[in-house]
Amino acid sequence: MVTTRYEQLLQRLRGDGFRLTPQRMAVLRVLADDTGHPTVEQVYERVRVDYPTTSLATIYKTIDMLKGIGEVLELSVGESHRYDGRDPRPHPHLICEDCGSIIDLAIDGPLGDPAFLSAAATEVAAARGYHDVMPQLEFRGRCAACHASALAADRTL
Amino acid sequence: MVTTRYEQLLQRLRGDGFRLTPQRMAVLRVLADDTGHPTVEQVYERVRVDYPTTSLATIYKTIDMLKGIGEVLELSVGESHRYDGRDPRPHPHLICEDCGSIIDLAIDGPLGDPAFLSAAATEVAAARGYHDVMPQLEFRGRCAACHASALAADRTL
DNA sequence: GTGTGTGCAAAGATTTTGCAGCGGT
DNA sequence: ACCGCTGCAAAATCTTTGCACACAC
Repeated sequence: MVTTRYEQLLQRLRGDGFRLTPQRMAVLRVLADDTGHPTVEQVYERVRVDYPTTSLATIYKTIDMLKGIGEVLELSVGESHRYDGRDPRPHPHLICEDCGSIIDLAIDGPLGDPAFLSAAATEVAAARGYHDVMPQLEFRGRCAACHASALAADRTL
Repeated sequence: MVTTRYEQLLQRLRGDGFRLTPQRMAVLRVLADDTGHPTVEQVYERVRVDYPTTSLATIYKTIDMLKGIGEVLELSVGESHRYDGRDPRPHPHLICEDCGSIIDLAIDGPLGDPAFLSAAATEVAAARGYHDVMPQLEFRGRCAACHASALAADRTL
């Protein structure tokens, strides 16, 4: 039986005693479906398609709640915050710091193995007395398109 | 011959044709010395001890410049940005998301080896056509002190 | 002397908060 | 019916920007 990520989130919230309002469910649907690592503003816009009265504050509150229970990852690119609600397990990201695009990486070797990273996190946590430690691996640079336009801009100067 | 990080930064800026104003040098000194991963505000306060007329905007501009040339790492903890100017090479950080403390980690195995992480970054960059890709490995959790006070707060409820 | 960097103050962007009323359980 | 959640608008942050002047080169 296949359980979608959306259903998984619904169950988690029900189990933890959170109320399932239409606004919340809409936010869950966006975060569960969107592979593009949306900003708060983007989630807001998509939720408003179905629920036009929803406020930005509600989006913030809902995402904060999901972050708090570990179902959504927050990534920072420059000044903007981006969210990954599709896979809460540790996986590497490839980030373009110019255009802000984020790609979920599947790479070979130990770095691509969630178990390996989690083991390292557990070890570090034990050694330092930390709790609930999650590993986060990011590769930050400039995508092909942004690199090309940066070069073009240079020539113009 | 021992070259301090501060002198290293001075040379880099001179070589790249940046002007060495007293304000800039003060910012460099703070970033080169401070092991505590300061915020912009903290850099500001420390610079103002010696140069009381320095403005916040100048701190922002200087740090942006240093980020741009890869001599300072930016880390996000919650809403606040923190800076590491002591070692621009990729090294793992242990972050407490409650109190915002950041520890530079020296760990065993491939994850603690800058060369290994850099090699992975180079590989990813080649595979995806990205440029100037830097790896960033973080372990995010809750330090012993914050964990203890979170438990205490729970009991109070 | 030239042009970059600085300081100030204002604007812009992002996120949080207070509170009255609605609605999920 | 209760209490958590929502929506609105205002407030609090945080960061950037425009411009005139200063000073590093």
